[in-house]
Amino acid sequence: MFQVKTGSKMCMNASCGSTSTVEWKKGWPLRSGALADLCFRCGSAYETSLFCETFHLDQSGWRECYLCNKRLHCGCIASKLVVEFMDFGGVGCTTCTNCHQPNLNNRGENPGLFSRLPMNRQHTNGESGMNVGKADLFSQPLVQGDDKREEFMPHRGFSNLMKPDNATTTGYRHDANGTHESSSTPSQPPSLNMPMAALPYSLNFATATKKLMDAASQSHTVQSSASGILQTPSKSVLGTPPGPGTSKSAQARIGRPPNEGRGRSHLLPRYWPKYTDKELQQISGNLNLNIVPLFEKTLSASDAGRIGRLVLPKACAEAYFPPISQSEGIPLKIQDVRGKEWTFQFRFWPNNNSRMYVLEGVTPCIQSMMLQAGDTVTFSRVDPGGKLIMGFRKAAHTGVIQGCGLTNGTSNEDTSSSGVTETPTSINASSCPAQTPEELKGLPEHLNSNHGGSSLKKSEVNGVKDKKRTRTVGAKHKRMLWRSEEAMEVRITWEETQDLIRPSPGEKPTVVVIEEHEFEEFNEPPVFGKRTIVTSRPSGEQERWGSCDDCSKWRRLPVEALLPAKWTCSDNVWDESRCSCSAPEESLKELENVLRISKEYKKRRTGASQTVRTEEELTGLDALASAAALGDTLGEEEEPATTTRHPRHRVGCSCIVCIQPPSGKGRHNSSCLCTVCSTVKRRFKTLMMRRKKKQLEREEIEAAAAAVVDQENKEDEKTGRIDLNSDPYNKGNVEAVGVEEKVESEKREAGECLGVAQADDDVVGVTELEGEGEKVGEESKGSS
DNA sequence: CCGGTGCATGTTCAG
DNA sequence: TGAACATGCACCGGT
Repeated sequence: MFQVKTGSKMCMNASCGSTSTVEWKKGWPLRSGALADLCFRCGSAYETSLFCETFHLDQSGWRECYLCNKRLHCGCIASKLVVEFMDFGGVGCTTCTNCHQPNLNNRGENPGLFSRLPMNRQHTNGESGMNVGKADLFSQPLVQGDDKREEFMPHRGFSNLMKPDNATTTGYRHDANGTHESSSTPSQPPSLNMPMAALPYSLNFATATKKLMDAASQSHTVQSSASGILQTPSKSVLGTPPGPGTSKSAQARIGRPPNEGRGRSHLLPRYWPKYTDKELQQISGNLNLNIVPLFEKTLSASDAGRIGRLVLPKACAEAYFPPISQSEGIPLKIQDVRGKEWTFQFRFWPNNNSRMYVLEGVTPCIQSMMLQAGDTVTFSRVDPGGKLIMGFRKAAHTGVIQGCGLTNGTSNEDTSSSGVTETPTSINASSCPAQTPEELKGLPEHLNSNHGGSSLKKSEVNGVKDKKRTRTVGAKHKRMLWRSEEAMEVRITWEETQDLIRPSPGEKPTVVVIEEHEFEEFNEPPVFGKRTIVTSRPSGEQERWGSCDDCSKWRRLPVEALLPAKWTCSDNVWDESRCSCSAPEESLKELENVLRISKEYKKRRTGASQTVRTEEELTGLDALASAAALGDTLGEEEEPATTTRHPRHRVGCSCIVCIQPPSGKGRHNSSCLCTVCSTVKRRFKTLMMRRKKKQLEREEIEAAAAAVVDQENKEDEKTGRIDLNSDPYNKGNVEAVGVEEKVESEKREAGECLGVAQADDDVVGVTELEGEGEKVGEESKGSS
């Protein structure tokens, strides 16, 4: 029944990739008696020139149903010129690939038979072929009266290679799980008043039939005009679920049930692709191609996580992606919005007698789109060609939509420009201040509230209560938080590293702009610079120190100096008196701090404290993070040391806290009267006074409590004690103010004496130090 | 030991 | 109540 051709044909099934070495077999029984070529490997039918005649099409575009011989036409002008029906193998009653409208008369009696849309089929130019999964070749539902069935069956003769995966489940393309009905009980061909069978990929026909019937029973009147698919469905069309179609303006993001695909109305509204009318107009206007929105999915934490698995809605996967019979699935090529083609593994897992479909290996793609949980990926198809396009829409905080191969986002104000698109979430976001993605990344809570709100709004729009999504996003916070922390560490390390990298000597950069970011390109690989140490003098002035590679002496450098990896005293162009190794080192006193910092740095770097993050590390990290967030240059390798104690302050801060050595313990003599020491002493004195006062207060309260007879008063007093214990500021505002005033006056005195106008810093320092202490305490509590 | 893979289980939602 | 889906987790192979 078939002949083998070893030919030079290329299998156009994107997932097959077989080229000239593949053997082609005549195997697909066509009405004319000719056999289409089948890829020996994947079973895809090669599109032959016989195709048109095989279909018995007349040149007007009319065709006859393979089974009932009724004439069918979708009404599309183009389809009169070229054969553009999505099925092949000799059955009608489907949808025009050009206009995606169903047959005008919906007179098909046998929807779905053999109907599979080749993903990249291009009838008009013949560049692509049929994309028919082998399972489908053998498991198409047997329809009553289909006398071609026997003609079809011999394809089993491909035996080992073309053997159906589940021979026992003839009529069913999937597994033997039994979850899908077998077509061994032939379905009575439904007559549905909706587009059917134009199933790009599909179908478990029997299941589809059932669901289509279900859908039909929902009295969905589907728009079947000859207008393009991108035309907005009438409100009434979408009216079934309260939401998408009923939303307000043409600007609103409307969820549209895909105009094709198995039981499109059966897909949950949350998966309906949502575009504004203007977006759709823009898409259709900007491209000569037909963009067919298929479905979309909001990324869950696991979708966006590092596992790289994107869970696909079952119905969507089965409706729009190639059928797979093996759990391993098939590689599936999808183009992203930038035109880059990705290959994902489209596969499934058996799950509770069902299947769970996933796209594997999506992490690079997700990352390249900078997507995170809560964002939405959209799947569309380009026709003709059937190429799958993966777009995305950021969650409310960005409101950017991209997809369909272009930046098709349209502002809700300005639809002519790409940009922020009005989304249900962005509508909702009006109550939320605009936040950059960076902010949100770093602040999961924001995302929480934001997204929580957004999902609610979206749910409203969809008419679906989507608590699950909200919960999911909430649940992922831990993970996201953790990841952001991790990312922060990575970033810091990276930035530190960046700062150590120096251009190769003599190299001049070529500046290139990539995505609005300027990059310096060098022909020679970078070299690592020399680590230096930055210190602050009591006056607040900063200086950098570097050690000579020859004599190891430390030399004072300008703070902006960047040393090459190999640096010696002779390279010290900043200090002529110390540009030789024979020159003496700086005074021991000044070097002491440098050496100590260097030592501490090494200690940290060697991971001596890796097991437990000490306060210093935490604050150091915080300082870096803070600095990074504030846009500080992070290159000061030792800046964490100089500001370690006081992360909120920036480099150069001369407040009492920042100018202290990181250890916090003085190297100053106890009799020292410098600013630091005097302030520390003063603060200590104040602290002791406050403590004493609190103690007195507590005693008074206890005494009073004992004296009070009334039980209620007693309890009140108890509460008071508890409050005082837990938050000494809570009740003692008056006292605290008093203390503060006292401190202020003392400071004024000190400032006058010392001539240092740092009272403000001091106040901040005191406050923040205490705050810091609490914070560290909390953190350590949390970590424990 | 770590990361990937495959499956199991818990939760949510729709019929 | 069952299907769908999100995610946890055990197992396994590679380093």
